[in-house]
Amino acid sequence: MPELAEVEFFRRQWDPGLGGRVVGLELHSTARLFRGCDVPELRRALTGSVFRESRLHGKNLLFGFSGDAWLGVHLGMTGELRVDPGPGPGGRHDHLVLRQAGRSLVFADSRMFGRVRFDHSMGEPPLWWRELPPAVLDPRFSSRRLDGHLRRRDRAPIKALLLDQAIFPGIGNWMADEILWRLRWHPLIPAGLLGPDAAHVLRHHVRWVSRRALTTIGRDWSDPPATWLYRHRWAAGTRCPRPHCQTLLVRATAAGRTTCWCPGCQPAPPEHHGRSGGRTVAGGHRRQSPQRPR
DNA sequence: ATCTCTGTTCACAA
DNA sequence: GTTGTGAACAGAGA
Repeated sequence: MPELAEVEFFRRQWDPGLGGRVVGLELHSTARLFRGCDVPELRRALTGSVFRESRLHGKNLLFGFSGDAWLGVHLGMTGELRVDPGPGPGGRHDHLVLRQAGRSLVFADSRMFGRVRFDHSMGEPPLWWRELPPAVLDPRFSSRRLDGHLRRRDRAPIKALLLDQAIFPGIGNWMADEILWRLRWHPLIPAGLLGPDAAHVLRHHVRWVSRRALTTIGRDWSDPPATWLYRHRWAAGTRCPRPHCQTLLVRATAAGRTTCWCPGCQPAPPEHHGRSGGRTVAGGHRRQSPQRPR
């Protein structure tokens, strides 16, 4: 599930544990979630420590504990954080459980595309956290910087750029589609064809959608208004929510992900005529069923 | 049974 | 060397 706002929602789920001591923990150390993580060290450092703080950056979470211990969490595709009263029953996919007096802080992830990290780092977050690119709501997320990325990646479809966490930390599949729909940009337009004003308006919509998603989904998992593409993108046969448009929404694979857009508001990019002659416009694309040799 | 999925990473092609 | 694409990862739900 989680993109920026959903990850923020999950961050807050552990808030009841702030200031509390970790009296024990349970984990499935062999799970894929812990790849590259020093599990014995994590266990030693967190047992008996006090949960001090939590931070959000894009889709990354960082939890700080006494003793300069830092727990990094990425929720992948299906990760969730929750609090159980008492020791809790424990679900099949609970891979990390921090026990406190009267509650359990749980990280569950069925598909295990998520990730746990552990670091010791005195006084400040670990290096990998400090080296993350500017968050989309950070002032350093500037049009100028964005313009550089658009130029460098001028052949890539704009949707692929929006999914790049090194440029747009926290933007995921539905947020990318929401932003493109508001900009009236087709998802497959090459970044280099967007025009001189592109970085400026792109920055504006990225920040607007991020901010509003954080105050709805991020606060209490409530839906954004019905004026958002978000409310219409999942079901088949739904129409563009823009007033006076009502065009049937299209779904197809773009940049490797299921993409939803309005063919009325988001006109297809000019046909590419390279030597391949292949169609680059996905207007009526159909998924090819791959022929597998047996 | 078959297909889908709000993410990331790796191998490989251009 | 750089950039773009698609498969793989693993499980649940329709």
